[in-house]
Amino acid sequence: MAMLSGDIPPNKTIYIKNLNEKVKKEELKRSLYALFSQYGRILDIVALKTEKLRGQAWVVFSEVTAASAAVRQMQNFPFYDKPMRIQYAKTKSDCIAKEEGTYTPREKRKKQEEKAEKKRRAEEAQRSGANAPGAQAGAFHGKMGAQDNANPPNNILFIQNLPHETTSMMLQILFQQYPGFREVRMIEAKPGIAFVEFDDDIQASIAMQSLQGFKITPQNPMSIAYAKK
DNA sequence: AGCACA
Repeated sequence: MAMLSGDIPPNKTIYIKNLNEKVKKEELKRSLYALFSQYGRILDIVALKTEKLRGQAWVVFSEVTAASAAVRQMQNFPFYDKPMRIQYAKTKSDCIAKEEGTYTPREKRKKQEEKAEKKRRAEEAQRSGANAPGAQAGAFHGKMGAQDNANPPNNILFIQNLPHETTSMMLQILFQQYPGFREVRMIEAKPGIAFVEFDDDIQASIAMQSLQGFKITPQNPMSIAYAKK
């Protein structure tokens, strides 16, 4: 019996195809990180723009369960106007093999790489965990008391502490997962902030709770408040 | 459609 997703056994790495080929590699990786870090810790994202490999990407999770959730829940998710097609990767990612100590370099590289790898490991240890939506509420405000001077609930959210590379498309991809999403507005002259509009305040508040503290990059937990009316 | 590790 053929399975729907192709008969590929579970893997910590997911293989995504039908990606929009116009998106630049760095933005693509950042958006994939933003979208998939909901499911678990991401160890690596590989995307190449070569003739053979454009339109595809590999997202490496630290746990198979995260990969499974991502395959199921993000199947056909509209990403830069194209539905993502997601499968498990056919082979183990190098970074997983390295973690397991079973990595054997393919022809070409040698000693110089090993040094680079040690550096990687050191960096890897620094990295924080998965984006657990809601779990890091207040990470930016520090104290819960910061809610005191919050604006009353309304249908427009005010987002702060975004990395400067954030695009409105990246935010759309994140926020459009929540019902009632209308649009993202960013201001050229003011990097790091954005407004996200929903149909009503209930829907806005659900998105706020879910994405509060969400990290587009590991260093930038976003801070979400109701906009001033 | 296409399974990589710059």
